[in-house]
Amino acid sequence: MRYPAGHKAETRKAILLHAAAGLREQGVRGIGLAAIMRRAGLTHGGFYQHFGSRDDMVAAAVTHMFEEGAALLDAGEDVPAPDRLSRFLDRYLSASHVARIARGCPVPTLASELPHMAETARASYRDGVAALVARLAALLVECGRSDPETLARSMLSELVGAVALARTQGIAEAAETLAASRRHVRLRLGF
Amino acid sequence: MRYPAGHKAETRKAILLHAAAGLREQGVRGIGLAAIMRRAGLTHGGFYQHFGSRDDMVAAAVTHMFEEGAALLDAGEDVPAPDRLSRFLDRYLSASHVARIARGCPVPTLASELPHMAETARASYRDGVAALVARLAALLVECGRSDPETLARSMLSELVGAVALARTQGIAEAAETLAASRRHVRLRLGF
DNA sequence: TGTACATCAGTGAACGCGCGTTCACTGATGTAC
DNA sequence: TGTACATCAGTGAACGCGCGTTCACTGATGTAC
Repeated sequence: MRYPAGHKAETRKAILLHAAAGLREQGVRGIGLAAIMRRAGLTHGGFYQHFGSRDDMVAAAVTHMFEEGAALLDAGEDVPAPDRLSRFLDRYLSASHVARIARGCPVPTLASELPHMAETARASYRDGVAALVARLAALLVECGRSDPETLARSMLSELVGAVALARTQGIAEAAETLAASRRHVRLRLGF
Repeated sequence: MRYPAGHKAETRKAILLHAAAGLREQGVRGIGLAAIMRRAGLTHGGFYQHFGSRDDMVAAAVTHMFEEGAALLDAGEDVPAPDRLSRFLDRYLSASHVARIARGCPVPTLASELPHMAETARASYRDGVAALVARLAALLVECGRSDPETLARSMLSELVGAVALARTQGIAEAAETLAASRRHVRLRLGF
């Protein structure tokens, strides 16, 4: 073959990576296949060698986004649970997370577009959110909380809402939104 | 004239009403001018008698959505503040609000589409959110809270996140998301 | 070793479609005389 | 009172454009003999 073994799999991964960034940056309906392929250094015609349809690629890209996020949350497993949770909250509710939408958590980024997406992508997203809730709840158990799942759901709602809101605001107001949630989430946890 | 006085103004309002519903129901990029005009019982050609562009109409529709919501929050001004707040929270975090997206609060519905919208619509949205924060903070002052604005921002983030998340989930999981936030928002307020 | 053929990831033109926008037209009514 | 014309909200065909998808083709390499 004229391409080394594994070349096609790498190309597919590159498309997926650039799709994950592009879909978050410009919205699921705001970027086309041609633009995504161009980001990956390819032309649009080759797309269907790798995916059955645009919807298939969106679903795979959503799964990829959640996997990236989960890896970040799991990092540093030797650190005590409260410290890991605290670091996660600070990062999630940071101006940097708000600004770097292309690499940020897919939950606030895609939440309000999801009801209009294809069922395959919705399933990827639901699985990702369920796994995220489970991870947060497990961390809260390690922190000694008795109501981990309810608290995890409530906290995730606040995190997601704060980041989504901050992205709609100017820099100064976004900072207030983030600071307010940082403070109140910490209060709730006794941090 | 062949139409009664005020007819044109009424038509404009009808377009705006159906646009406000359609944009929320199908997404800002998910519904076209022709479909909105059809909802209003008109054909698409007449649109530019009423609006300079699609973006102008979206901005006007966003303003309209927030005005509807503000009217709902202000209703029942004779009721004591804690009761009004409590009722607002129950309605906001209800399965009915999650289901009736076309008439619901624009904040969770449009949050993640907003970064991709035209500046006019973004300005309408930012004004609406600022007014909503101010209204909530005023209610919290009436409830005797000392940190009204920070708490209002944090609570709004949680409300918005919970509704946005619930809309991405199945009925059973959405119910858990809503119940978790109802419980924890109440805990925070001492209700 | 050299030649003919097979493979297949990627290319780019072409398709049908729906979009936002434009524009010549319709037709019911008000006004001028 | 009757006729000709002006008004203007709304109609529907047409435009240029970008989209997702299809498909005949390219060209570098591997294989057959």
